[in-house]
Amino acid sequence: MCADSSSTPSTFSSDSKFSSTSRKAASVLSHHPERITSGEQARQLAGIGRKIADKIDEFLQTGHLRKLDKIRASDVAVATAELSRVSGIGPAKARQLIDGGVRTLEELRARPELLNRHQTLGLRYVTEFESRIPRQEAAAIERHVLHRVAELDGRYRATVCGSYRRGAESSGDVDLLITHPDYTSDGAETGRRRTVDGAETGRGRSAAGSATARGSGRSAGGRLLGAVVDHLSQDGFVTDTLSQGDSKFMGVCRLPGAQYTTHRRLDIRLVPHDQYHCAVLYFTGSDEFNRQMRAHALEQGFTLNEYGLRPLGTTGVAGEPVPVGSEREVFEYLQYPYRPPEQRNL
DNA sequence: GTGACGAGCGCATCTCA
DNA sequence: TGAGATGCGCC
DNA sequence: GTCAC
Repeated sequence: MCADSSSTPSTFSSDSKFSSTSRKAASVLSHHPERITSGEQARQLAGIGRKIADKIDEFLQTGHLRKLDKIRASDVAVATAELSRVSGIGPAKARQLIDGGVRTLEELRARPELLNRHQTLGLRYVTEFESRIPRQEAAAIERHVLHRVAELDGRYRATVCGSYRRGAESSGDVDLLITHPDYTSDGAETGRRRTVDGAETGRGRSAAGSATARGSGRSAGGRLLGAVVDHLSQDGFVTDTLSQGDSKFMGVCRLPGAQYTTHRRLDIRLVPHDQYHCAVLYFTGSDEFNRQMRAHALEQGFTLNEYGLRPLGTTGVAGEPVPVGSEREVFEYLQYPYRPPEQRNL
């Protein structure tokens, strides 16, 4: 994992228990319906222990936290936060840069040789990526993309998910899900696509990349996704690629027309046809809505994830995925009152 | 006091045999 | 050169 | 760090 988080007492170590525990505590607190007036009160909540409760009391009494002040004052933390604005730079790369004497974006621009492709683009577009996408522009992107995909092959199905689908007035990026009847999870004919369910696989790394990289050819998924990306690049809409494999493209786009001056983050995922509705549900979110719906699924004896809805046997082992013909059907199977995307902002 | 736990996956890139 | 490890982004 | 044991 993190090379040596022990040697240098880092303020942010991404994988420490501290971060996830704090995240859990923060999540619990932020979802608590009532105002917290004492550490003792917060202590009653799941995930809040003595230390966090003490900090709540300190903040309530003094209006700030000594430890937080210290962290904010630390140069390394400031530099890490600054460098992490760049997409593709995380805690490890930031530390490496700081160790090499680079602490600001200005200094980073002077050392382009230190960055890989993703990071180079992240630096180029750092300000543009930080600006929100107004709903009107996201809608224009949606129209453009759906039109272009349809003219490429009318059998594609595509949906813009994320906060845009939930009706948000602005979005951070555009998340497009696409599917095609020729691409299914059983991988018949298309060649090697294991039936993914994400439940019992650990951190399984497959050799997905090698099939694409080799000259011989792309998988069915690679071709279907590649065709869409190529088509969207033809007219200049897709301007850059951060990464692209057989099933996921991450890149940059900008609509034609003088009124659109800002480059936007665009993700395109190719999803197996039989998993499409569960994927759309999942990628529409919100995070909290997904958690609640999954919890409800468990109570109903199902397991729900982006790959499908599966019944749980008496032993707790997941069975075969239930065929799902629409997002609404997932709700119905679970006897969960249907909520349109605009009402999933939890 | 001790051990389990924290999401998990796709892609790019590094590391090492 | 290829398998595995690591870093990163992301509901 | 927090929780269940």
